[in-house]
Amino acid sequence: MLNKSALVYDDLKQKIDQEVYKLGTYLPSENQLCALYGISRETGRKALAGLADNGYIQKIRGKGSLVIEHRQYAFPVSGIVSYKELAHKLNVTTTNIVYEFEPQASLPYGSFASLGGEQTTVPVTAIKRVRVLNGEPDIIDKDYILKSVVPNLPRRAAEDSLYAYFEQELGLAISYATKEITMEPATAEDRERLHVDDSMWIAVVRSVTSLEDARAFQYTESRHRADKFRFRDFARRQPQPF
Amino acid sequence: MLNKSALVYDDLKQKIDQEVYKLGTYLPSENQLCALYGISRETGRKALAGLADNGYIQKIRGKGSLVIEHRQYAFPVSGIVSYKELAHKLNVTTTNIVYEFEPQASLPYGSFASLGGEQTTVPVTAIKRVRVLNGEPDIIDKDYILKSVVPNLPRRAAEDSLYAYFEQELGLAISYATKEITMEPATAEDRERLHVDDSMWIAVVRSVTSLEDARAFQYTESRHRADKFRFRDFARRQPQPF
DNA sequence: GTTGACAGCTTATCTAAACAAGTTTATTAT
DNA sequence: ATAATAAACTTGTTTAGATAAGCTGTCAAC
Repeated sequence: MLNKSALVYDDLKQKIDQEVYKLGTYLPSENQLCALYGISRETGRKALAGLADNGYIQKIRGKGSLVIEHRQYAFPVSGIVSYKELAHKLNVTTTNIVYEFEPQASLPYGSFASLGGEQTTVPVTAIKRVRVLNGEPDIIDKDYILKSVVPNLPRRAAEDSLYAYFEQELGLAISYATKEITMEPATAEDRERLHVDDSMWIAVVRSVTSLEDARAFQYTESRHRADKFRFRDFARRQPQPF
Repeated sequence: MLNKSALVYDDLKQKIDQEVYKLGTYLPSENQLCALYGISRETGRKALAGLADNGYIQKIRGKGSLVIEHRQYAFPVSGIVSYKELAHKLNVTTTNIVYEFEPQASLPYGSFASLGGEQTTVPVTAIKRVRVLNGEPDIIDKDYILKSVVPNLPRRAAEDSLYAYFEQELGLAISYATKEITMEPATAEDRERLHVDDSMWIAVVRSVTSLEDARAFQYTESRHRADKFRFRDFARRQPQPF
């Protein structure tokens, strides 16, 4: 069960998505939210802060919480959202082909904590998958999952959804990820699996995912056909010190 | 002048960067922060929430605020940070060549508010610049600034820093931006200005920047040589409803 | 008509306090 | 020695209240 501010957040978000609160209009004032939901002002403010963080509203002092244009995250890179969740959200038919599954692989430790120096390796389960969107192979996903966290990863978890398996079956609490996007020329593996020629570039998303207790447990390399790649983001400006 | 929680945030961030609080160690507890800074617990918690949002710490219930690896934002795409701020932060020598400056241009209104339909245009100041890093032209920036917000934009502002001009000279409060990254083949203009051949792809970052009162006022198209492009991000997982 | 002061709304910040829940350490009972 | 218990820490959530500051309309004075 979620807490009150999260419940209010979800309710307001849903009402914004369903245009109960339309673009360009103001949400009920903070005092009205207190009355509406039977909560204190600070609880409501936390819900509003979340909406502002995620680009749903802009808070304007003296006026209220203005509903602004919220761009749906585009497929398939965004925050930490699993492929299956996104496919569901965007109503796209997808397939998921596991073409390599190695339960006894190893990876340099530096991939997880780039502290350099130590050249030791860690045991991982290695998975390679091709994501097929509307009949076309668009993405190669290479996942390496620490065996110290997930000792026996069943192949069916890779064929369905890794995140669902981690969270729902193992009860792991996935918390945050660092991510880097670069562009690289296509490799032989890219050309074979994504059916492109060597003039195509590849958008490479490398990420390290961590749990609630800050243990990094998954390293992912996601390789996208450049012509199908799209990334959307919402960012707020931080006050600059100097 | 900033508020108390922002001051505490800045102080803690600085101490993390300077390794007063080292990676893998815990910050002082919330109660200790109250005593250290003479603040209430909620005020300290706001500072900590900011650090957690930006990937400096991971809060672990029952234990404390753990300092985690914080990846410095890579040049040159990230949150809303101006080119000059980033160059300063990363200690890179850069040049900035304005090769087009048109104070009386116009842009389809849809570029700012993609509500479709209306085919009217809005008057803007149009600027095209090439960013030169270490002697090599790497980025083309095309900026379109609404004349209804900034009527007379001086050319020197484009040659120095648009953001510094907006914020420090005009007193505009820049608040948030939506951003989209795609990959596209190089155009003739790309090839000429960035000195690449037609096998090179271009990372295109299109963004709309808005003020504190939610007025969108700037549309930017930033075109990066694919081989020089790098984007880093930190994201927290949101609880998934379904 | 224009201006200025004001009241009544809004959000922003901060405080103090209470209780819940997870972690660690010390103590106690077996 | 071992195991269960309790105490003392930690963060998480919520409440109620105070003060500050921005926006808007009203109303009186000019």
